[in-house]
Amino acid sequence: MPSAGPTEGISPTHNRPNEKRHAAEDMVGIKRLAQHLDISIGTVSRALNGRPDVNAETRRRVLEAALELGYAPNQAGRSLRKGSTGVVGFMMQSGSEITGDGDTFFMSVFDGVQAVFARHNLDLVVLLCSSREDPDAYLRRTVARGFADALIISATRRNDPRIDFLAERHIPFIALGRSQSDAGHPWIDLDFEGLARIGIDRLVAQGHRDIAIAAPADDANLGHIFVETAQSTLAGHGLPLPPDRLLRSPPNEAGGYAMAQKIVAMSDRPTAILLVNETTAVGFYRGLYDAGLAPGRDIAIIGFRESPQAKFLSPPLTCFRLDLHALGEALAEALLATMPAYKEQYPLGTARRIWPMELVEGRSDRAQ
Amino acid sequence: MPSAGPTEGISPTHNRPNEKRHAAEDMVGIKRLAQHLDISIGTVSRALNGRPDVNAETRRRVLEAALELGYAPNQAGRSLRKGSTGVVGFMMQSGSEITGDGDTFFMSVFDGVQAVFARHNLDLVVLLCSSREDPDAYLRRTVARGFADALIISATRRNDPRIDFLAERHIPFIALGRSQSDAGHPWIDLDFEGLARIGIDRLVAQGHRDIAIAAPADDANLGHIFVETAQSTLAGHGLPLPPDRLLRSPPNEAGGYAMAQKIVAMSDRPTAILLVNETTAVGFYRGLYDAGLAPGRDIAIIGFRESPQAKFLSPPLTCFRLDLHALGEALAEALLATMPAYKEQYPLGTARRIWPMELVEGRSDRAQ
DNA sequence: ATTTTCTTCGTAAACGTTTCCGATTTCCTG
DNA sequence: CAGGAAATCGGAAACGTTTACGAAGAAAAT
Repeated sequence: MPSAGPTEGISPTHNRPNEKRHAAEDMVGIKRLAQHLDISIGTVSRALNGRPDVNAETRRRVLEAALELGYAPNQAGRSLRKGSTGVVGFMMQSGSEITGDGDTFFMSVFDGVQAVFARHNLDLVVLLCSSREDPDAYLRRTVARGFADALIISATRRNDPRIDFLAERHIPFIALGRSQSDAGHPWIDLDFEGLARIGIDRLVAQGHRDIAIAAPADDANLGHIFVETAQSTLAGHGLPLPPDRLLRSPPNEAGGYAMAQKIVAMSDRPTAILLVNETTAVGFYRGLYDAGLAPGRDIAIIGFRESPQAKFLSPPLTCFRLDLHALGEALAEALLATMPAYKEQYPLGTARRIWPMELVEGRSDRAQ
Repeated sequence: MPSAGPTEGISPTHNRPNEKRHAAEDMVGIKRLAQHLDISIGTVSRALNGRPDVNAETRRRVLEAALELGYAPNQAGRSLRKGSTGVVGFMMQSGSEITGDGDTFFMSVFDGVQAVFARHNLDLVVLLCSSREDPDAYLRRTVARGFADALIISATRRNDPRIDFLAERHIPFIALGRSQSDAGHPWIDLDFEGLARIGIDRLVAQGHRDIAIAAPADDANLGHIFVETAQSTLAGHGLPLPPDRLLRSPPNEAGGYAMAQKIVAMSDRPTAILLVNETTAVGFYRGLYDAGLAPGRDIAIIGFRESPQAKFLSPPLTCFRLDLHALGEALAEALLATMPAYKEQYPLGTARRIWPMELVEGRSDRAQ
């Protein structure tokens, strides 16, 4: 849109005698490597790519020289010719994350993904859509440019146009998070049903009859799943879920604080609460303390997820543990299974998995 | 709502059943766009790139058709020809971050960077070096492939080979964090001198005479700077820094907890502590509470940085605030100033900036 | 000894884009 | 109206890589 700088008028630096094309004139390409070895570039390429029709001794020399000269194939040339980039993009939005504590969450997932990709010379890059750009437009732009061979999308919304777009274009992709949009695509999602069921069951088993639940305020899909399961689980115990027991909050500390304030102000407080938003527990604790109430004693709390700070809350938070590294690995493998070049190695079919969680006992869900 | 579906009314009789080519056979390239408009591809390219020598009406038609067909220039072809990619990489390590709470820290910085890049059609991608790969090797590989035009490197070590490598190769880059390695390169770093000076001065002004400091345990450069400044500031007040008052910890909650335990066990405890590692405060608080001590009352605490949870600690943490969005913008602008294509627009010279922090008063550094 | 097969390598054509260089037309100037 | 400048466009050559194809020689088979 910023149609080219008009500084083109008179450029005094137009005739530089030793202007060597690009800034990186000393980049060593396959050409240099070939003439250094005095063989053709075709042979060099075949040697590097492990083609069978190249002499063993020649291959050895090529590999050695490549290492010595620090040669690595140019990304643009290679992917232009091959039609694939060897890059997989993980798309994230700047502001909203799947949970509040994006840091350790995504870092662990990334690490798992990379562990698998490393075996196939695939590279993972993170594509982050800025807060000023529409996620759908960002995705279309990225895809049209042919930047990556495949995509992992996160923060899936209940109705997510990205899914239809990618499926329509036959771009290999996998979603971290379910969606109403169903294109027969692979996805992996956290077990929010399990969370709701186990959490409610546990609180009921401890004698609670007035249980509140706290779900995200936005359009994320997990909210609906969580709420519905919690509701039906409560119903299974013959318990209702009155409207004022269903709280909504943004997935951060401030949201938790606000919720605590709301509960504190109630004339008849619930005796327990199940939080699905991450890091809300931190604010929730604080909100209780500020009102002179104590988590665990005055109101039982089960939170999500076992974050680094969970065990440093007072009392330690009872919450759910996820193996995020393994989740990343599963994500990568399921994605590879949809990519033509790797299908045979990962004959898995399209994955639709619910990723399990494990309850970690703290002391926030029972009186001390 | 993918704008304008694939209503290919134009060339319906293109039935090539077994024309395979690439997976994305229906990608619309400049060629298709050109023959759809019945003009040459050269003209289409010039029109899209804002070249002056193209008729206004022609340009309008081209832009319209490009939008309609969802055309976006192929990344590989474009960067192969231009010798530049339009992509800037932000390199991060999987495990170690500049601070413990990488999430909100980097997300804010990214958003600032992107705000500037968006004005120049530059894209930011995050390159994360997995925990299994050597950062220096990863960088070399990435550079050799010509993946990005410029780089932002973070988590700079005290002695960082990446800096010499990039400078030697004339790759435009900027470092987030100082280093002993000086290649006359641009960098921006947080004001750890200011943090040490203001923190110590404040604690001394409140009457403390026995002040401990807590620095990171790793090779990060900030540790040295922080420790030296703290030491000299203390000396300026005529106060020593005995070896047992200099604590080291990993930058996370557990590290803070361990430090608290160590301090609690001391026969003569310091009366105040200045923490430079992020999120250590959370664990530190907990460590004190577990020993029956209260932050602020029994030991004064000044922490770093004003993270989302800082104000939800009890008592709220006195700490330092950073404008990370602006830091990202500064980072981007300083980087652009080193890139040949943007030099004239950002005539800044090579930046070496210390990014200021502002003290936020909590109640953790004085008795209630 | 002749043919066949196998091994190894060089040649050249793509991939999609930008941009230099002319060619053609239009417009202005004298 | 001649002539030149300006406007507008098409043609074609790159960019670095992979790979189909074929050539040349060596080895094997007849």
